[in-house]
Amino acid sequence: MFLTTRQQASYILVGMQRRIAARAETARLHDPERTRQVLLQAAFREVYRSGFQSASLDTILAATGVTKGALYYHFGSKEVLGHAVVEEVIADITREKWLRPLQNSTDPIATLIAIVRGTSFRAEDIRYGCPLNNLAQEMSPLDKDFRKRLAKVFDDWQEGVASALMRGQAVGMVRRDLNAGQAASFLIATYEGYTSLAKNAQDANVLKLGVKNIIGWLRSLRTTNAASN
Amino acid sequence: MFLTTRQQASYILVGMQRRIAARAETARLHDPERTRQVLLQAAFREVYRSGFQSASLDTILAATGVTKGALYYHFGSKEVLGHAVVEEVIADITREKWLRPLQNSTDPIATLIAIVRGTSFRAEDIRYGCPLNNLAQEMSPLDKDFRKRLAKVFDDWQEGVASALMRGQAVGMVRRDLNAGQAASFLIATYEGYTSLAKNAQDANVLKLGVKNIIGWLRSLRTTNAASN
Amino acid sequence: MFLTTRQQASYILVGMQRRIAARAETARLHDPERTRQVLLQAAFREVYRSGFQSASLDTILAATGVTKGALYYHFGSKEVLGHAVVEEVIADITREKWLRPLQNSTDPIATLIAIVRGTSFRAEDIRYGCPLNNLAQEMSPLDKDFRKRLAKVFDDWQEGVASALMRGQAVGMVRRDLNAGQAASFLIATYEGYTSLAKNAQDANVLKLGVKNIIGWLRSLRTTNAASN
Amino acid sequence: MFLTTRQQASYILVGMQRRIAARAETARLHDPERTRQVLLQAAFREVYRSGFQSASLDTILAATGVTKGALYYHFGSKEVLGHAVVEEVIADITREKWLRPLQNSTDPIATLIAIVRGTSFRAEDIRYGCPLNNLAQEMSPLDKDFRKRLAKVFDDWQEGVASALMRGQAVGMVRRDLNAGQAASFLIATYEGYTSLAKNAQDANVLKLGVKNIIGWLRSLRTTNAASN
DNA sequence: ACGTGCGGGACGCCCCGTTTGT
DNA sequence: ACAAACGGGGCGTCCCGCACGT
Repeated sequence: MFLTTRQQASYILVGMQRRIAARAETARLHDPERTRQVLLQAAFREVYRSGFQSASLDTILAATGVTKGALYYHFGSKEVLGHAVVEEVIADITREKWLRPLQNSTDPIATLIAIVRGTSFRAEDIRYGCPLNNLAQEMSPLDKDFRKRLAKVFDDWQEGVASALMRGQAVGMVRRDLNAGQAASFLIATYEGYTSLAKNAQDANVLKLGVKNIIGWLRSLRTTNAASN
Repeated sequence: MFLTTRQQASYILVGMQRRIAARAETARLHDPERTRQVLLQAAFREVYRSGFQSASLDTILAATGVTKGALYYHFGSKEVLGHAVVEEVIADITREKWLRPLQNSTDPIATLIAIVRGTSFRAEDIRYGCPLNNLAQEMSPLDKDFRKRLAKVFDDWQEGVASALMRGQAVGMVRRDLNAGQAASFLIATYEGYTSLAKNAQDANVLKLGVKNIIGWLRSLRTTNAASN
Repeated sequence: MFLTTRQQASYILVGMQRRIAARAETARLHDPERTRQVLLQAAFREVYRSGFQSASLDTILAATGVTKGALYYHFGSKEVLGHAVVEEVIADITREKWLRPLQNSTDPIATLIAIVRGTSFRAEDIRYGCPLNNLAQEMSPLDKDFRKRLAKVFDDWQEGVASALMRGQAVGMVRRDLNAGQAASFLIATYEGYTSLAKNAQDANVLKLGVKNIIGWLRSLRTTNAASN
Repeated sequence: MFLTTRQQASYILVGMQRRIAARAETARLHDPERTRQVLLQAAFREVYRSGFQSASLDTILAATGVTKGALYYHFGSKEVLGHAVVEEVIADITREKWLRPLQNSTDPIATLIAIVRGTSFRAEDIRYGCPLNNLAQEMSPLDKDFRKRLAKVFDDWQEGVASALMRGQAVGMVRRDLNAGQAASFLIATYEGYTSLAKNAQDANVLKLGVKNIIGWLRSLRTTNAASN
């Protein structure tokens, strides 16, 4: 879902590589904000792959060339680093992929279909699944602070979809006999559910089938006289 | 889903407590099969709560009163213990809650509705979610041996639902214009998706809404002249 | 030195293989003495390769198919097993290779030269060196009971060489201006010294050179009118 | 041999004790090089007494008051620590006792005799033998990295003796009909051989006799008109 | 303010030599 | 003679602070 477009993933990696390279050339000039971002991206990557609890700070450090002291200067603890990953990296991905397109959209159904259709089927994305859901499944039951931040991302997500649908209803493009909130919730649940199944089966076809079903369902939300997509 | 009935969960805990108590009284009589089961149940519980990687063998040992040597005797490593949890405990729960009822069923839709309706809304079950899905999300990308075993549970589950639906089609109770395999897959994805959302939101109402939607969808699979449920 | 002849080493291995094979065929017939011998040989091998402290009882057990209980029935502890290896296996090898030939010898110098010349240069024997010396270097400082048993093997060895030389002196074949005890001691020290150097260099040529030097020295012990060898 | 002078051994121990005491007084100021040296000396001592495989990191830690984190910071593993013991402590001892005196010597035979005569007969040194040889006998067959480092020490040792003898030959103090390399090898083999025998017998007299024999042999290497020593 | 070097301990899992109940 | 259980270490890794430069 967050991995919906390959550009995104590429962007992350390219950006990181560039930063590390830059770092290697320019020695260590004091650029606190950049150090912070480098750490955040590396932390996101490590957490995405290993989960938060099993993520190793040493791995993050080794990937960035930053020292332990610097990490603890910017983030007081592993937990704080994890929170920042949620609030900055993961929330940002969700915004870029879902909320922004929907905000500017005049046809929410078409936009949602486009977003869902843009789901990445890259092997790595299938393998590791959805970073938001991964972290939520792992940490929500264990840490209230994590849960709060993760729940906010989910809520914003659902809220963004729901209000787009409502705007669609207002202009007559979306069926009025629809609880927008419930529909948004269903969309997210099904989307995450198929992502999980595909991850476990390690099979992109599972996700492709899911996407097809979801798109079919999205189409059924249009008013009958609306243009098909 | 596995947490479908509170009886099940209670049974496990009660059983375990009883065994520990018995153990404390009767000193250590050689009962390898019981020792094995005690370890498996405690391991299931610890893995369910903390995830596999963060599960601590020492915690399991402390919870059971079993010694390190005994654990090492029955399970050669943490990984082997984890595999056994999947193959014996988790697979067993799935069988009891889904496959057995479906096998003896003459009305698969009614049975599926009953199963879904039986979903547990206990706070703890909401909090920790589905043990099968938890473990799959955590370990599938990291360990092929885990993935194989978890995929088998998922496959059996899906297969059990699909073949029940097909039997329903054969006797005219289920709509013939239905791909049974895809329907089973959709059911599982949506069920797991809602379970995840509820876990993140820590809110039983999310799951209740999901169950309602799923039941509605299940009803729509009946042939029109079939009795409603 | 003990590894002086390849027959010996082969004998051990062949014997062991045969026993294991026999064991596999005949199921486990109760033959306590054979079980004891099988354990002794496997223990010798494992101790020879890993040292006593690092030798694993489980490895010995796995190599023999014997159970732990049986081992503890025959040998009350790892230490006792080690003692038996010294007293039975290692002492026996020394007797066969050095003492028996010397006892029946009419020309001790010739016999000693033959023994030394028979030194094995097999890669494995170079690699692991002399089992008696290995064990003595490891255990003598740590365990008095080991030391006593190992010292006895060394003493018997030295005594055997010395008394052979004295018999040679009595019949005029060996120079009378020779302290037989000191000569025996020198022989053993130099022999073990070269074996150690070769083991460390992992180079058979080091040992070959040593053997050549030792043989030269042995020849110098003859009375001038004695036949050369 | 490395244990040739009691001063050396005493120095080590005294130095260590002093450091620990100092440490206790002065709290823990960051002095990484000292920490490293403290660990190396304690590791040397523990390995000398117990062998490498049986050496316990916890024992080393307890002896030094250093924590596991500090050890892990300086040495990434037990193996790396062992390698450093060989390359720094043991190689250093060899250099101090054999190579440096020989380098500055104008009369190599006299210097070698002095070195050999300086052999320590302290009970502890007899008991535990030669640290270089101990480690080589234990680890050479098992670990290539150890062997490489140990072989280098042996090679430097032999090379140092051989080139000193050759310089003696050049100035006419040492018999020209002598293969210097073989003579060095013989010296080392015999020296180590007697050290081993003495260790097994736990008897300083064995070593004293060996030293006497070796000195006699060294004298025989002089040219006949050279001054005796 | 920003960053670093060094060190601190608590666990983590595994393996080992032994004993107990049958 | 054996299966089962015992419990003490073994090494490695982890997350985290001090005390100090710049």
